[in-house]
Amino acid sequence: MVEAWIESALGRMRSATGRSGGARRAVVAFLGRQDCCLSAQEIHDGVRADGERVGIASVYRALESLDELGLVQRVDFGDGVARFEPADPRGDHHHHLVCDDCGKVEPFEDIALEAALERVAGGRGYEAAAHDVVVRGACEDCRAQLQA
Amino acid sequence: MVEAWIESALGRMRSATGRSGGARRAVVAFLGRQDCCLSAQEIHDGVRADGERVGIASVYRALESLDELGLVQRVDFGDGVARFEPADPRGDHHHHLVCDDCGKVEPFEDIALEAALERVAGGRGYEAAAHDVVVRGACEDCRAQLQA
DNA sequence: ACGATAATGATATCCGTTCTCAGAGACGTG
DNA sequence: CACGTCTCTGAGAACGGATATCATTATCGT
Ligand SMILES: [Zn+2]
Ligand SMILES: [Zn+2]
Ligand SMILES: [Zn+2]
Ligand SMILES: [Zn+2]
Repeated sequence: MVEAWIESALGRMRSATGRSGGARRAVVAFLGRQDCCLSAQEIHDGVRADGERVGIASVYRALESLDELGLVQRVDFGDGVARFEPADPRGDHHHHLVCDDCGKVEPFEDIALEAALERVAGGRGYEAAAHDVVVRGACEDCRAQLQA
Repeated sequence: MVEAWIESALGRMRSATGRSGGARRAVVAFLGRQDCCLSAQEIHDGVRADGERVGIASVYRALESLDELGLVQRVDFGDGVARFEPADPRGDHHHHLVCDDCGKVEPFEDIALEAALERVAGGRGYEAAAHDVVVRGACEDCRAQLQA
């Protein structure tokens, strides 16, 4: 299914403009192997670690295109750094718990949360609305460490 | 109750450092009259519209202190601009619906949403965790306009 | 009023992101 | 394969919100 996302992303980007390019391919190939969010900087580093010489501007451009096509999910933790993760076109997604202390990021899914958000959006006339959810606090490990 | 927040904020800021200053007072006085979020720039403009000569740096400093004391809620819509609104120390709060089209911001409250978030955080060991929620989409007005 | 020290404001700096533009690369055609 | 066209690419400049710096001002206990 990693392969499926990569194939789908490459195909849809090509049909969007009729062209393909090395930078896009490199970003897609790297992102397809990730399952949670990374910053543009981290993606740039990862792509270069794969041996590709890609400019940071092209990373941002690729991410922008992928976002417009719904192939990538933009995530914002409020720290001034945008993060990106591959998105399931069917709408399956997760949200994030972030430890204020150690910075650890944990994904989670919750059906009741999704239902509540859908009900709120629909009730206000915002059909098919997107949503961002971030839960912040001290994780179990950090709390245990503080007590010791 | 607007007065109550202003009084409480001024008192707690003073006891935090033993000093009071004009810039802080001006920011608190202005913020106390708001009921939803504004950017630091907008707060700066509002304070100056009140006739106070306050530097933007002092606005950021006041907001930082207020945030640390839990007197202000930081809100992030992912557009690279932090917003701030007065926060109820008892924990009462709302979240936001943002129209992607016209930029309108509507606050909302939802008990089921809060319950779901609390359950998720508790289940993962994140006690007393904070959370950010933003719902984005086209508002009713904008959808109607697009059809016409 | 005085001295110690925190607060203030103008400005410089930082840093993530976007813009610019010349050159390289991809694709259709012959 | 050679050519022309048009997109993509990458280096660096530009941008903008937020933060740091530092000389000056204001506050408060004495
Ligand atoms: Zn994730
Ligand atoms: Zn969701
Ligand atoms: Zn609000
Ligand atoms: Zn809430």
